[in-house]
Amino acid sequence: MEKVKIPRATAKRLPLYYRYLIILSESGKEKVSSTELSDAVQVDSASIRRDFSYFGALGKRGYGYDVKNLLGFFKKILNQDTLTNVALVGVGNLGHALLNYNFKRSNNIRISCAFDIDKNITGRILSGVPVYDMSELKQQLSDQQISIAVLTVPSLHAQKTADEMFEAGIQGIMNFTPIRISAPANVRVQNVDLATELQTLIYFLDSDKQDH
Amino acid sequence: MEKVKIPRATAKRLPLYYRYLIILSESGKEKVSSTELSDAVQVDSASIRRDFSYFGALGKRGYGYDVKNLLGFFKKILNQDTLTNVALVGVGNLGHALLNYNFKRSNNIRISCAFDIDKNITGRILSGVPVYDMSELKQQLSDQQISIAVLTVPSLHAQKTADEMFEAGIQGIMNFTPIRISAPANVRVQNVDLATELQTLIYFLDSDKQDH
DNA sequence: TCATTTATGTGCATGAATGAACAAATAGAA
DNA sequence: TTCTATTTGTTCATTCATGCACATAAATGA
Repeated sequence: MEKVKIPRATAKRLPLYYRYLIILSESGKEKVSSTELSDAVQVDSASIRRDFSYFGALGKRGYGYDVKNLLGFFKKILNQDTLTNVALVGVGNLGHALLNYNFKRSNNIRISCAFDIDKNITGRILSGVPVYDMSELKQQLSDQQISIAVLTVPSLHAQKTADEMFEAGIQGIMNFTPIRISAPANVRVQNVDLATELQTLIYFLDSDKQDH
Repeated sequence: MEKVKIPRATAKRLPLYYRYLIILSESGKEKVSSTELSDAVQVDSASIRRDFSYFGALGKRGYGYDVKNLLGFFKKILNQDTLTNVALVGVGNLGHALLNYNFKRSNNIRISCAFDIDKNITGRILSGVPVYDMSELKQQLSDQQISIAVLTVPSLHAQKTADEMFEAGIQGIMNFTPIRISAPANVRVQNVDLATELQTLIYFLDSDKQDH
């Protein structure tokens, strides 16, 4: 499926639209307007229309968007018609929770293998997912054709582990450690920094308070 | 401590700076330049300097920034000199993992109480944190003077639960559910959407591939 | 003391993202 | 068929964020 060059901000919103389209579709709705969608996803309606328009004229004036059409379209755009397997590196508290997290329902993603160095965990199957020793990383990623991994190891091992992952051919990392890992130019790293997010929330709350 | 009006983007980076300053301080470093910091946090050095300059001239030309000074300054700016207690609503897989997550070490944050509706969990202490029934929400938040909560309930209960939280006086929510909850104007909601982040990463990887 | 190096603080140009506003087109009612 | 209400697709102005580039100032060494 050929893809259009779209702004980063738009790309980030696509999965959000997709999820709400599923909800609409399941509740039997046939059409939806950008205003309705705007209420649900909390994005300005003009932005929604522009986002959609990057892919061509998907709607009808005076009517709105056909839910089924739109859903089918986004399914292809987001590669939701095929299952994407990802790896999990580091089966601690957070890693364990992610193993149980259902990425499959509204996104077609599955954690299909996990890695750790703790001999008490490796060689077993946790929440339906086999846990391998780190030494098997390269082999397994190659066998299962996995190019994306979730990184949930302790901060201290973050960079070292990431280097092993690059070596094993990983193309994208969702980094849950608070360390900003340095990566080769061709690898994409998405940082999810829980403590920082919470800290930022606190900061904004305090400054809200002082505005009055 | 009176605060300066600073851009949103800067505010989001402050906790990141703070964390690296701690690391630098612990490793015994006395001074740091914006260029050095830039390598570590992966933010342009000019941006770092501008971020710092919102708070006045904190550095010395030809020298850099004094780590101890800077650290002390940010500690106050970010309210890190006092412990911030937050609540956790929904003790499922993810909630449980967050209970074990150490927000205290580099950020001075602690989950001091949790809430759920499952009678098998409520009334017990998990990972050192007491778990109450949802009916006790208002009372406990008031008793413990908590205004911030982490929301990790199933999607289906997200809005309903959030409404209860507003009723109980919550001011800020870190929302881990994929639902965009609607909230009163005076409440801040920070969305952390794991599946969407992963989906976005996959999208960008695919489009990277097609660029060549 | 003086020259050189280092590194800050900021002006400026560029680019991205947003949301208001509106013309064009369609739906649906009369 | 005709008219009105609706809703898209897009233009435009504005705001926000970024990073280059450089004047300014301090530190260091000769």
